[in-house]
Amino acid sequence: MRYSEENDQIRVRREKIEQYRQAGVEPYGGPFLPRERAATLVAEFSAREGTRVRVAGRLRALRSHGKLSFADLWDESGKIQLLVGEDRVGQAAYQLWQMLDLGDLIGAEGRLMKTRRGEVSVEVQEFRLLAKALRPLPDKWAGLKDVELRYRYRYLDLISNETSRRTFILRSQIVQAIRRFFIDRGYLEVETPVLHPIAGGANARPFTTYHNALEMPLYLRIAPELYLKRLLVGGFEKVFEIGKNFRNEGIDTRHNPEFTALEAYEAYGDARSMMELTEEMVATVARQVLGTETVVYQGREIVLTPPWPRVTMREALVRFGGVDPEDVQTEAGLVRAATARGLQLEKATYGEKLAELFEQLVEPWLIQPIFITEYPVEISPLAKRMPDDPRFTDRFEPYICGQEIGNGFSELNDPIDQRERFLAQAAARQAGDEEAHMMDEDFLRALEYGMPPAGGLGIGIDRLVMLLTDSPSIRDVLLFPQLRPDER
RNA sequence: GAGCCGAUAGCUCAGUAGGUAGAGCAGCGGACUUUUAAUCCGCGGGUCGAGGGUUCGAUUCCCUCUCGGCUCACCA
Repeated sequence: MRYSEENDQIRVRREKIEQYRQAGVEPYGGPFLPRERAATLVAEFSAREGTRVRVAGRLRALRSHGKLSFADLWDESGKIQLLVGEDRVGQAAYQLWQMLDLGDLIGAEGRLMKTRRGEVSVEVQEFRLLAKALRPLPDKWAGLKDVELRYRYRYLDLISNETSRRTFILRSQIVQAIRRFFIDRGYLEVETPVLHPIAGGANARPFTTYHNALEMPLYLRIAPELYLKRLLVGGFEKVFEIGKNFRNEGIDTRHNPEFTALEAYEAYGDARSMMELTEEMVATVARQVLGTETVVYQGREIVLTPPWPRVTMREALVRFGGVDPEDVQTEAGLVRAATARGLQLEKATYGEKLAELFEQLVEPWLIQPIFITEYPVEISPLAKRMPDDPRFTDRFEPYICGQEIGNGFSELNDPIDQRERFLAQAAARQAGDEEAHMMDEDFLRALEYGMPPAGGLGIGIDRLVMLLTDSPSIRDVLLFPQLRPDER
């Protein structure tokens, strides 16, 4: 798996470094500015033909014909061919040229021309070694297929696999489009702490760390929610944050211990205004980045165009799970429905059982975008209750391809109810639920000054990127996914 | 955390019914002034993931471990 430290190819390249230095050539030279992009020169050939151009990049292919050589030079934009002749650069320089290896980074200057076969090329007059590559690159044509190597040595993946390169370029464009979407709507982008004295805002186990000077333990945030809502108290009316959350949980195709989340809050809004924002945002981002609101994910066509249907969790159980409308209203009914399907409900209360049955029976069917609404209060400790039924909260989760891609609700701004919710969470914690929320007196104090009614939204950026780039694993959209160190 | 699958040259892979392994590309030497995965001739390169066991002999069979993938459980 690991490159051996001493193989023949590395040895030869090390020796060449010495030879270059003896010839007065610095093998790690530079700078090399100004320079032009390969793809631009190819695209603008007719206007640039015959002019002197400078390019820099990595040698990916060499075709030597004795005293004339061709090479493919790749930069971020793409490829351009170099034509290097002994008669054009001189004997001494040509000898140095012949010492170059695949993977070396070089700069070249010369006349832009077309070869007999019609390939746009730089007829090199001067070239400079900018960085000698000691290790051989993955095979140009077979590429780098081993997924472990692709994750562990992402730079090689980016060199070798165009689809990987494209995914991460798209990811950048997606995040940029999201940012623009919110800023265009008058949202203020903010940054709140990652180091939390109390880890709040989500049900999750945190990572712990320690601050030496303060002599106190700190948590890496599991969500920015409680800080963002303090900003609503402070008078900012529309805020959003894009940043990393950290959850001390398992790793699989949909989870990485650190992941990127978007959270947005709108004062005087509610769950409905946030649902509209969500569907509009996702469709807009897709349109701007991919040029379409219809995407294909793992062979299935997904139409992101708003509006997305809104179905309560109970309705969804009836409609998608085939559960009797009477049964979804009571705990006994839920148990009956589960038993009839050979399922067992392990949770304690009506609300928890409802969510449990929903996950088992309904989630896999939610392929096209849909909002599931009215979540049980037990599992929604920061959401406002439905005015007509205190068992439920005015909360929603957008589902696409059977996956939750986010979470939003009318924010609970009643400090007395919020304190009771925290107390219930504290009791669950006491009973051994390590993911239950911690009591946050400082946050309650903020609510006691008055927080405007508000809608809040959280979106898992990585999962959205997976959807928009047709990536089956979260690791495909993380440049450096979490791996165990390679001790082999 | 559990189950299943995988790890052979720098890369991509084949193979050994147990007798220490091959190909293509890459590399090295040579020929070659318009190639496009250039071509032609020749040549090296592997502790077959690690450790232990069985065996005259293990890359191959057995056990343990490491790393990775997938599925499940938990979660976004």
